[in-house]
Amino acid sequence: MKYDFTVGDKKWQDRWEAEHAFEAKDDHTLPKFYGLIEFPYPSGAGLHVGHIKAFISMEVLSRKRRMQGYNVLFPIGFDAFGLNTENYAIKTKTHPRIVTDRNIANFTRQLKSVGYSFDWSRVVDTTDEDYYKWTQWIFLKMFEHGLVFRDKTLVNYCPSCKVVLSNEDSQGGKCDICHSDVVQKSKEVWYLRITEYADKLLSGLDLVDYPANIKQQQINWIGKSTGAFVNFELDGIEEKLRIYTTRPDTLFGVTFMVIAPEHPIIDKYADKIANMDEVKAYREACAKKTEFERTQLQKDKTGVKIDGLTAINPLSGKKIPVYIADYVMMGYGTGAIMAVPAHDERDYEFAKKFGIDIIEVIKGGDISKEAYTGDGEMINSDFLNGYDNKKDSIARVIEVLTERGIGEGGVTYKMKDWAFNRQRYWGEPIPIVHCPHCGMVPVPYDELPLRLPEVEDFEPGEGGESPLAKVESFVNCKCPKCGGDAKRETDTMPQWAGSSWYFLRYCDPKNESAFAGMDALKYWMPVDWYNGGMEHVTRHMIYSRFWYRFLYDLGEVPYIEPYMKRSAVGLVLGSDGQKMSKSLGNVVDPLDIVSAYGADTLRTYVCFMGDYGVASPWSDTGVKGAKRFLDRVAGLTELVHGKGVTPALESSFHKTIKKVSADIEELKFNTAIAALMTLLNEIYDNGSLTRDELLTFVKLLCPFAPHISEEIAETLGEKSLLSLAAWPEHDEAKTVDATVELALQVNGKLRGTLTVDKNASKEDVLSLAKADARVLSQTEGKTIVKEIYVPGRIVNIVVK
RNA sequence: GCGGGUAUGGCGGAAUUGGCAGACGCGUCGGUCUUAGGAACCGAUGGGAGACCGUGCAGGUUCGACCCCUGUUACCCGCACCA
Repeated sequence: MKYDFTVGDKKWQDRWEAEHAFEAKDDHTLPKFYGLIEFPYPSGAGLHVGHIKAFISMEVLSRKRRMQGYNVLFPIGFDAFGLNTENYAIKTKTHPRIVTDRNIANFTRQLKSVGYSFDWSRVVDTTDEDYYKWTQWIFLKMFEHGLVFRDKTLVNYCPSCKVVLSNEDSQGGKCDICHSDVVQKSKEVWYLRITEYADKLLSGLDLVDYPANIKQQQINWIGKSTGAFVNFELDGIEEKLRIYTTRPDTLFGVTFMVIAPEHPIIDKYADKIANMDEVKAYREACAKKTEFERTQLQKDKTGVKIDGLTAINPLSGKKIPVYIADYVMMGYGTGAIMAVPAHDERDYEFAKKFGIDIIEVIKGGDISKEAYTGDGEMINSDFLNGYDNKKDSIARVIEVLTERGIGEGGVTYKMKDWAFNRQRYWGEPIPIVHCPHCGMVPVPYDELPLRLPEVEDFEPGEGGESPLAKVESFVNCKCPKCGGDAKRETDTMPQWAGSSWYFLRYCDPKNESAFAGMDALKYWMPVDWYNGGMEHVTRHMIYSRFWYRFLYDLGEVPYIEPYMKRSAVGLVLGSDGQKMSKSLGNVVDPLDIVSAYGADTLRTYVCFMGDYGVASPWSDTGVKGAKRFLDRVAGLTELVHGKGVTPALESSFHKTIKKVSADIEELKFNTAIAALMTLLNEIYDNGSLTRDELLTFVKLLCPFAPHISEEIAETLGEKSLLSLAAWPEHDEAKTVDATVELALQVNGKLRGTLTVDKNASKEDVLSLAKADARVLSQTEGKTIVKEIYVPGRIVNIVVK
């Protein structure tokens, strides 16, 4: 048989759709499997080959699970709000709704042409008002529970996109969307209090099966540290200077204090500061730098001593100077530190530069040369002298600090609260009304969704305000609380909002009275397996775990963590080994492969190209190899004779069933396909196989290459869909060969092989081995000192 | 700087986790069939005439090391003056 993909692919795709083959069933008594892929952003560029690889793992697994009798939820949706669509809409003067609909239609057509077994009856579109109604609903619940607040701070602002970015969206000082330089701007913006969930997000990691590196990355991102808060008295000032330290044991070694340039205490006590001009100048110089630039210049410490502020060491009573320096960040801890130059490299460098005292409090280093950050015996530390630092002195200090009311133990996090806003059109409107009498008032739940108004002009305002601000009919409203004139919030939510809960909507996508019904949630949640890119490990995953955990605390979802298992997909690189990019001209369009070779070839090649979790380069000739393999599979139809079992192939079939089944579970698709290739070669060597064997073969192939597998099954007389047929089971006893080939070694060097009965005794094997000519030639005239026999593997004769 | 990872033929990658290194595929070479082949099929393919040598490099443990240990180099990915 020859398979014509130009006809067959469509034929089977149509039939799957007509028979609703891949739609999840409402029968909640069946064993379930919920496989999730990161839903795509429907860009105008269409499907990328990276999407193909990203989706193929859960595709293969879901197809196998269905054949194993599971009720499978393998959904697809579109994360369609976002700046790219909006910028395109502005450029082409087309409404983003139209652009989005067009792109989704295109993605849908393309995804279907690859034969993905998504449940198309549950498609979720984050820009659909029936969806974002619930995004707004969850936001209001957070507002209600004090997790939403507004704050005026320095924000990362992209002058090109005219939008405020979160820290996550502006890493390296570049805008995540357009890659222009981010500037610092003072603005009042919305925040979600994600830091309140820091500990829950940390402890939740113990309950889930993520790879160690992913867990580690999330742990680092949250960045919990334990230490102490200490309040330093300021000479002649009522207020105390509060600092955070992880090393309260070194308190007696404090010789100066440093505060961040933005620290509020400067303005508050400006009249006490003698050199205010100098301090101001320094502060302005720092403000001009972005946080990125500040960290880049970490080599050289700069700072200014504040004349007029003197701190008092709460334990020793010594007076110590206070500096302002940009190596201390306002955003971490309290924005102020106690400096212990003897035992901190940064403080040491600063102290050397400014000629400040260095007091050693831990023995073990040479502080005349460098800071000593190791452990040792405490010295020069009054009641701590003689203690081992860290071990018990930290606990002792915290005890004393607490007793005397000068401080207490505490924790801090690197993670900051989530800047939750965009001043753009194409996002979920934040459902809050600003009332001159009542303040911030939430839009009542029964008025959701708060729809995006129709506007003519999607351009953001010059002051960086949202296009919604120009729509008077939207802005002007009545306060839901007092009925007086009020103004609507005009910011929209960031793109991460819609993707923070989409996996819940899939469970019950048409529900009108809740984001999803509890029955459906109890059955489908948690997600059994979530596959996606490493770039989403610290943003999307942490955000969505936060939203989910919040809903759990409200009793709205049934399990404590949303994703039971997570795995990562590796990039598809260009054939030159570099990241695919238009400028390098190494981009592969998956639809070109589909039209030239068929969907099965694309799918099989992507599975076969390498380790799924690792980046691997594209190879055009490799694609042809996949095509050749599938053509050879089709050729098997010519070799079919009779039914039942071919004795010469039986063991190979059982081994292959075992291997393919196990490899799919570990996403080792390359070796699964290699095993099918090996079996194929054996069948060709054998010259024939039975109908039943070919059926088994195409069942194993079906998750990878479903169209051709269905077609072959049909030629064998199968009437129902192969995609829903029972997955083959192997018989362990039949995977064991009657004879085994052992490696023959002398002194660990390979000298040949030996074929023996699988049940042969140790004595028999050893005597056979010692009698072997190739062994004899090495052992002759020497003394055998050791004989090693590992059944099924190796014989090693050690001689002297 | 800190944390995590990787290193195997001409290429992508295998190796039951300490037991025949290079499965499978690509490429290459030779052949068959062809007017032709950049199609298909068959055969060979780590290096070396050979004894032997080969998993980034140098050691170590072991009967036996791609795998474990020590040191080292290169590259990749996170985080980065985090107090």
